[in-house]
Amino acid sequence: MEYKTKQKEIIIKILKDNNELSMNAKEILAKLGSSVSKATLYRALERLEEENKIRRFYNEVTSSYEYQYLDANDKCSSHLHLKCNSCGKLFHLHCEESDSFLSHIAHDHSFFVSQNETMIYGICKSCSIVKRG
Amino acid sequence: MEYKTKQKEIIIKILKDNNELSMNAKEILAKLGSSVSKATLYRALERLEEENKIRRFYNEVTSSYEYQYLDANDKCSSHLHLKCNSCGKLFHLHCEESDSFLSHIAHDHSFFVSQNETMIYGICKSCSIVKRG
DNA sequence: ATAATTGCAAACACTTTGCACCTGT
DNA sequence: ACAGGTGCAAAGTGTTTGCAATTAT
Repeated sequence: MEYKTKQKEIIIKILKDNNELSMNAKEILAKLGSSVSKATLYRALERLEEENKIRRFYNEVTSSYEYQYLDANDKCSSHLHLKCNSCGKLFHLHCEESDSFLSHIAHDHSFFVSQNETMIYGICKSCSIVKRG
Repeated sequence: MEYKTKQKEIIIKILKDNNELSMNAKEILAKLGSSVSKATLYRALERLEEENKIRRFYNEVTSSYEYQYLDANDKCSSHLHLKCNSCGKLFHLHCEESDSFLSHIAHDHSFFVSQNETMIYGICKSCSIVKRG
């Protein structure tokens, strides 16, 4: 049976409050201050991933795993996500075009995409504006 | 100026010969036998990536970087790739649907996908058949 | 001759783990 | 009481680096 502890509550709150972001352990730790240790954080994240409350993926830009809060209501497991390489923001892609693209890959290329394991990298609108000046 | 050494030649040959695969350093090292050291391999891979002869991406399944030979004729930088989570095979996606999906993301979501940094994970045809029995 | 490359071992960064102590039920 | 959780420090993993020796030009 799982115990409810204040460490776990703080961790899930931070992830929830920042669900438009995805953060690596260091960043989460910074937000945690000294209330939770590194070991506990990693163990909690592992657990949360097993419970499908968060998703872990490796970000090559930061050379670390990042953790994304999965909103159950938003059905994050069944759509693709866009991750901005510049600001780190995460965008949820629910649209017909995405669905039809994936069925095209399934039908015509016989490849079955795992949306949960795929992350589309690039540059978001505001970052592209900043870059242009 | 860059010197031509037998170590580099062996490394690029192995990558070329296995271009339908992507391998991590350990796997490449295994194929190299004792002819090239780990340090030299990593340095060569870094260099080859700068020269756009190979592409590096992190594979979460093996928790390591994998290296993909980029066929210059195939213009790998300008199309998406599909990576099978089961057999590790890599598929090149050149099709209209991919292009129109990416322009949809650019126009309607104002997000500019970096094809070079994105990998689409899933299960390929033959692996899905095996799985079903 | 000399600039580039190599191999070794040590250093690194991030993540995971063993263990004694603490906390929730 | 005791199963589960925590924090520390140590270990683990893949990757990178400093340096002296070696090789290509």
